[in-house]
Amino acid sequence: MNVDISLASGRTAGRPREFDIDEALDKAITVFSERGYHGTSIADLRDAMGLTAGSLYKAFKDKHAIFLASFDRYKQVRNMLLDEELAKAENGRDGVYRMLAFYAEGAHGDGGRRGCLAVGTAVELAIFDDEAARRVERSMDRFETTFEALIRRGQEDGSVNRSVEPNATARLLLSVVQGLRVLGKTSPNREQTFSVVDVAMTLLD
Amino acid sequence: MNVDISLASGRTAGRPREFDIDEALDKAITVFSERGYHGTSIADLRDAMGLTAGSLYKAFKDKHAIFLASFDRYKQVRNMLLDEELAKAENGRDGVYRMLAFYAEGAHGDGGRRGCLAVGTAVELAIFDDEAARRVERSMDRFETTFEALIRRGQEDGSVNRSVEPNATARLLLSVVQGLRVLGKTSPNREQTFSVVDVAMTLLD
DNA sequence: CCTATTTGGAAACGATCATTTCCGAATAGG
DNA sequence: CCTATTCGGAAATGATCGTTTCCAAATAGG
Repeated sequence: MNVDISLASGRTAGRPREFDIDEALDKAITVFSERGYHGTSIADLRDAMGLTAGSLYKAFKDKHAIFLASFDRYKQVRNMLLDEELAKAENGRDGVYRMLAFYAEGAHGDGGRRGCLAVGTAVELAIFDDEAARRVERSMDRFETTFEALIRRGQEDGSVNRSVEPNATARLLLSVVQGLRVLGKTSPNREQTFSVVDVAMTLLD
Repeated sequence: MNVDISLASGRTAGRPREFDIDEALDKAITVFSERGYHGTSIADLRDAMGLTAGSLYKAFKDKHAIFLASFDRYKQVRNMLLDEELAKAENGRDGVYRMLAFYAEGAHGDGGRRGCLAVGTAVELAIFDDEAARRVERSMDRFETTFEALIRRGQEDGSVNRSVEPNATARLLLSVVQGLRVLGKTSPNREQTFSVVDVAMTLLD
C-alpha cells in the first residue's frame, strides 16, 4: 500500500479521466438551473453530461457534491464575466448600470427561462441545506458589497447624488436583480426587463 | 346507477369526509413552501396534513392536484389579506407603502425562511409545468396591475409625483417584492428588509 | 331496512431513485 | 515487465417514490 501523494505532477497512478470536469459541470449547471436539485435525477445528469453513473460517482462523492461543484463553477464563471464588465466602468454610476444590465441580460429570454442557479438554490435549498445556504449568502453578500462600493465611488466622482444612502440602496438594487430573475421565469420580455433597470437608475439622481 | 347530482344540499351519498379541506391545504401550503414541489413527498403531506395516503387520493386526483389546490388556496388567502390592508389606504402613495410593507412583513423572520409559494413555484416549476406557470403569471400580473393603479391614483390625489412612469415603476416595485422573498430565504432581517421598502418609496417623490 | 356510494386506513404495487459492485481497460512507478 | 491504482461502463442494490387496491365503516335515498 503506497500512500505517496504525488506532488508537482498533476497526474497520479491509474487510468486517466476521459472527460473535462469543468465542461461536464457546465452541462450540469444547465440541468440544475432548469429542473432544480430535487427535480434533477442522476439519470438526467448522466444524459446531459454524457457520462455513465459510475464515472459520475468516481469524480464526485454523491449527488449533493455534484450540485455544490456546479454551484461553485457557476459562481466562478459569472463573477469572472461580471468583473470583466465592471472593469470597463468609467465611473460609479456607469458601474451600477453595467451591473444591472449584466443581470438584466441574463434574466430575459432563454436564459431567463432557464433561471439563475443562485436564486434557485436560495429558494429550494436554503432552509434545510446549510452548505448551500452558506454559498447563497456569500454570493448575495458579494453583490451587495459591490453595489455599495460602486455607489460610494459614484458619490466621490460626482456621478451619484450625495444624498443617496449607499447600503440601503445597494440592498434595494440587489432585491431588484433577484426579483428580475423570478419574473424572468414567466415573462422574460427584454424591454420590460430593461425598463426596470432604467427606473432603478433614477435612484442615483 | 343514479347520476342525480344533489343540488342545494352540500352533501351527497356516502361516508362523509372527516377533515376540512381548507385546513388540510393550509398544512400542505407550509410543506410545499418549505420543501418545494419535488422535495415534498406524499408521506410528508400525509404527516403534515394528518391524513392517510388513501384519504389524500380520495380528495385529490394526484400530487400535482394537491399542489395546485394548495397554490390556489395560498393566493386566495394572501389576496384577501392584501385587499383588507389596501382598503385602509388613505391615498395612492399610502397604498403603495401598505402593499410593500405587507410583503416585507412576509419576507422576513420565520415566514421569510419558509418562503413564498408563488416565488417557489415560479422558480421550480414554471418551465415544465404549464398549469403552474399560468397561475404564477396571473399572480404577478395582478400585483403589477395593483401597483400601477395605486401609482396612478397617487398622481391624481397629489401624493405621487407626476413624472413617475406608472407601468415601469410598478414593474420595478414588483421586482423588489419578489427579490425580497429571495433574500428572505437566507437573511431575513427585519430592518434590512424594511430599509429596502423605504428606499423604494423615494421613487414616488 | 336495503342498496349505492364514499370515506378511512393499511397493505401492496411497479417504477424510479441514488448509490454500489464488478470487470476489463488504461495509466504510473518501480 | 509487474503491480497498484483509477477509470469507463453495465448491471444490480435496497430504499423510497407516487399511486392503487381492498375492506370495514359511515352516510343518503328509496
